[in-house]
Amino acid sequence: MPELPEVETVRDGLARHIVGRTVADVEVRRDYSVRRHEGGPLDFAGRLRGRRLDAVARRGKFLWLLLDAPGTELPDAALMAHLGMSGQLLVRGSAEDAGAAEPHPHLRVRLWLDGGGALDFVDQRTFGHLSVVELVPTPDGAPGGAGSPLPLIPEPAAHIGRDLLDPALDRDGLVARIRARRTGLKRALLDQTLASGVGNIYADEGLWRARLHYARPTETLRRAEVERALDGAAEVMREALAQGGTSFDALYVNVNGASGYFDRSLAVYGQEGRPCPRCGALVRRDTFMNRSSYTCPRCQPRPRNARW
DNA sequence: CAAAAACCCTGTCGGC
DNA sequence: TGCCGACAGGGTTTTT
Repeated sequence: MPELPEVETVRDGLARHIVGRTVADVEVRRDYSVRRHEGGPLDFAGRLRGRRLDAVARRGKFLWLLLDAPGTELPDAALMAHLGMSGQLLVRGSAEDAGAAEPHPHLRVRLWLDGGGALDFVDQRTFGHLSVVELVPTPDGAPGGAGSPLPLIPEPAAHIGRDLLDPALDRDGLVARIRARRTGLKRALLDQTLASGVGNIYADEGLWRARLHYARPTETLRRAEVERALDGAAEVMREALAQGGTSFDALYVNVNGASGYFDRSLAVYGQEGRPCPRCGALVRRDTFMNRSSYTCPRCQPRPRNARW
């Protein structure tokens, strides 16, 4: 379940391992994994063949690789990736390494690289996707995201907000926008157009740290409470990042195939029935719309005016 | 326009 | 053994 820290771990790994490499050939093994790409899988492959991968950038959970654009000053296109729930980008050092005889059963797209080796997109549940997209300028003129040398962002990701770890994030503006909403606090945290990168895991952990219930109506929150929720989520994500990302079921592995281990530090997420590390009350799980929310009933009392 | 619900997709697991 | 529903869940599309 890659959220911001996991995607950043992948970004960093790719930046160190494949920047400067050129795409020799593209193998789309599952058409569905190439989405949001006008022209379909064949066009996708055509736009990548012969291109050099010049930088790896990220905003929230969106990841993109800048493609060189011979004859022009600036890149105008990128290979964009969203890992969804189970997507992985794995660097293969050689054909043998890639399992030439029997590739991974969930290998969806393979980019063969000049000089040997490949970049594999493996995705069991196929919520993730790849596409080659146009780059557009950022409205504020700041870099598009982590690892981005340029004030450009992929067009399909232009609508999402900067993430909580982005130095160019307008924190005061974000707090104001959240308080102007009429919804539940967790819904606002998960709304990628406000701020990106927070998923179900870090929302629950951040709210626990902030001692706030997920169903607190946003319009009744004090500024300081919204700040606390944002700080909580940002803090957990920074810690997860320092440890290489969260992993629950070995679906998620980083660029080299190593699992993260931050899950051992989770206070409430997935901890139903276990004691709250702070007060000992038993963690409860609520479901809403096919999604789980974990809270400590004592540290995070449900408000009377719960929203959603 | 905002908010909420529906839908996409595959694999695992527990209950019967 | 095998069938079925629940669950994992972010983003896009559709509905309210």
